[in-house]
Amino acid sequence: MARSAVTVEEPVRRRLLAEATRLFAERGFESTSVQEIVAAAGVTKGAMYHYFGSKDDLLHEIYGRVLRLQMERLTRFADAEGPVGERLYATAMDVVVTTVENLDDSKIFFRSMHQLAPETYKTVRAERRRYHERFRDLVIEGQRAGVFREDIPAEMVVDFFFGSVHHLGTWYSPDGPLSGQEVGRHFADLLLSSLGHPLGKTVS
Amino acid sequence: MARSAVTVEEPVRRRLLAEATRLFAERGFESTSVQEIVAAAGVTKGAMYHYFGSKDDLLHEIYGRVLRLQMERLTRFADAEGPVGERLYATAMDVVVTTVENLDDSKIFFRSMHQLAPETYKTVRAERRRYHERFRDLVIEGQRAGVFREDIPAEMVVDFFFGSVHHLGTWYSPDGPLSGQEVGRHFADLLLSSLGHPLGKTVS
DNA sequence: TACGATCGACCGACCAGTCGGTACGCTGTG
DNA sequence: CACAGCGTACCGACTGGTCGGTCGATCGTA
Repeated sequence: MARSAVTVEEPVRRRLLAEATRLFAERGFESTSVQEIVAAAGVTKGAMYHYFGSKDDLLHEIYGRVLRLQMERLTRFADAEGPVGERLYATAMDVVVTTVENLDDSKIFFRSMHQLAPETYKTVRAERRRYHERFRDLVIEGQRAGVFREDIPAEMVVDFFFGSVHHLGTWYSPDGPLSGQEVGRHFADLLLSSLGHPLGKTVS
Repeated sequence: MARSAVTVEEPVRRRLLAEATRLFAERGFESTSVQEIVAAAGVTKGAMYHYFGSKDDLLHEIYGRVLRLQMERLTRFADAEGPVGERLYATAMDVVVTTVENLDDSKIFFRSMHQLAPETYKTVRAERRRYHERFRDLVIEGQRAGVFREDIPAEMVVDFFFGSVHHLGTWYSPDGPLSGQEVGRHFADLLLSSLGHPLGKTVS
């Protein structure tokens, strides 16, 4: 009995993070008050400021979680074995799938990033940049190998693709007809074929 | 003298709209106070609430301006003469160029749209939807004509492309090395070649 | 085993400040 | 005189954040 009370109940800190994520994604960072967050988590402001330094800190924690997850998955797929075309295909698809699986995080990320304190903002941007660079290196590798077209800067291809991924939060719905896998496959097809790679399987 | 005072000086209403646009793009809608807007425009709150019903109304006016402009340009390019491939290429390029030319509007649009009052929000979404549909019809036309690949839903191609366009506000800078025309050409290339059309000029 | 000391977790009342919005007055022009 | 075009003064609601205090668990000691 005592054991179940301790282990089963979700800890307050985790609940605060979860509710904050939901509310930020729903109404935006600035439109969500600390009062609403603590009410949704079933605690008071005292509890929140016990676990987090500020409202900004809460947002920062959410970002940290997203960045760590994405970076870990990216490196795993990018550093795998096999031809660069297949690796980029798998990576692109995984990015879409994980984005769709954590759609709230994604919405918050691109909608409220600029609300962070300047210093925190720079840190997040820097981490995001490293992420993009790892992805870009894959594109460059394919260009050097002669399997991707070289007349468009890799940097721009990356911005082009991640724009689409980021936009997912605007239109994709888990209740819709498409699964994350399906969208991922289509997106990866579009990316590869825009790079002139046969894996994009254009019929032509 | 009296004439110049009337005709040369930029009218208050226009100044309010311009400053609001700048500030919303810079700090976001919720983080910009009415006080800051009127101060930047060199007037007081009385003036602002004389011309606009509310802060939301101000945002709505900005949206109306953007939507009218984009819709007008889209129809002009989409309804032109010539093969569908060339028309889509020109349309896509124009979308990028106008987005880059009004980058502040674009930033506001995708970052603060959800802050609108529910009813206004629906109106804006509906207009945006009509815009997407017109673009999608171009893709479908090309698919029926057999010049675009048909194994990816046109709807998704549109979301894919406009995601990239929307994302421009995040990374593009007018002070950077690339002109709007150049970005537009690259984006149009990527779009057309992802559709398997020769205008995407993949070297292969 | 008993019991005071100490700890983290959390509550709830409260603060100074800011927000969007309003009421009303003045002023120049037709 | 009438009325558009503003400025001034102010309101009530709400904000993020603080602070003193409570309560149960744990630990050192006898």
